[in-house]
Amino acid sequence: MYLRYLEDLDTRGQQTASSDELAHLCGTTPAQVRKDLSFFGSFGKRGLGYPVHDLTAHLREILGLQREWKVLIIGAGKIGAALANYRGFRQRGFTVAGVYDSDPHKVGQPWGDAIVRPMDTLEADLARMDSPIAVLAIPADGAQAVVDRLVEAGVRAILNFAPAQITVPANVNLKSVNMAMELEGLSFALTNPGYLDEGAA
Amino acid sequence: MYLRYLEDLDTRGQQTASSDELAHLCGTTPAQVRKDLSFFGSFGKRGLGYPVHDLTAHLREILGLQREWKVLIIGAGKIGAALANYRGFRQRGFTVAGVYDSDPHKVGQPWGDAIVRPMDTLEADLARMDSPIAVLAIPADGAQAVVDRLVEAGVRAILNFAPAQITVPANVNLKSVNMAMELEGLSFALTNPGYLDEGAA
DNA sequence: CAGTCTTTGTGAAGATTTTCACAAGCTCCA
DNA sequence: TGGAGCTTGTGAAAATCTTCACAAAGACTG
Repeated sequence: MYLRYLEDLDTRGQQTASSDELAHLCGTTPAQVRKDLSFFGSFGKRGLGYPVHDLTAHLREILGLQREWKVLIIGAGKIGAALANYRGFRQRGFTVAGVYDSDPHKVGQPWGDAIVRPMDTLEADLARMDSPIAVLAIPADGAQAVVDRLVEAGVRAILNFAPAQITVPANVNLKSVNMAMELEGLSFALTNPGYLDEGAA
Repeated sequence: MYLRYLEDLDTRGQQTASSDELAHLCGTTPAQVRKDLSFFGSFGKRGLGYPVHDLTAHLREILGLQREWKVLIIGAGKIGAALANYRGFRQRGFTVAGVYDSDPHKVGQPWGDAIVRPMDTLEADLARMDSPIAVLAIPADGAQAVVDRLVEAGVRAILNFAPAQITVPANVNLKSVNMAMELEGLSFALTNPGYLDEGAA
């Protein structure tokens, strides 16, 4: 989050930013900003604030964003399409290295730069790739089975959009985005205005 | 999350579930499950566990899911399409009440059940709706402006897919899903295997 | 160059969350 | 009915996270 705002400030040519300013932007407190950043090192200059450009570079490095990451999209449906089209992707160093689908009608069709590949070739393709990230954009049914295949084939990071609860071994990183759950959170917030929501920013 | 698993168990006909079982399913601890659930009331039976069906109903009520929620999708692009198509939506009581786009070429086109409406009619349409939830599926550029219009028109819950940092007043509930940020989280996890990731389930 | 102003980095205090541990309660079986 | 076997609900302890508050350090001014 800090990176996001720092990039903004950087493109606007701002040289430094105080913890106060960052806190205000991110909807947190100055102390929190300083604690967070100090965890990774001492980046700021007392009396001045944090050097925007340098700190941006630092955070990019910490996040491992100097390199390019290959992303495999599993599922050539609407969600897959939305993801593949997403500009912010390539812009931020994530390259769509392949789109897969089990539907024979979709296999072979062009898809942006890529061509939809059959699921059969998944393992062979993965064997040639260096720590790719898989994005799951398939229905809930077969999701766990596909994840198992991916893990078996060596994938260590998965972003899951399937509305299913997926389990992975401890050495695999899984993030799930569940739209229905997000909406249910909003439903709760609307129904119970008492329990104040987590940060209004 | 508990609701999700309880529904599963319910459809499988399971009568009761212990905190131990729920914890295992959800990747947390039995104590955590009990504390969480006890916050809303005393649902379990000692010696037996929690009554799956009843607890499901309770949680639905707590989350405000007895009623139907109207969802407005702003942006008839790929993401909007993916969302509108999403089965889990209607299944869970969220009805897409309208799709909006500012592009004159898209306005008027059929879109699933609905027809794409022009942004101009947003305020008038909203005036006739009871606490709708807005889903933002537009580019980052105009996102904040659209949010301001929604808030001004009385919307109190927004799910944002635009890769922009949005600000809303404290009485409005905003949830943001930022794909790039999720991927960056995975990048960090892959780059720094040391900092163990939040829960492997 | 001394004095004032600003802002970081960080121990310590405070607040919150999670875990522990166990009494109380329910079921089941003989 | 009574005792054995589970499992909840919950205070108390432990761990974690956030805020406070201030010394240290750089910048700016006259």
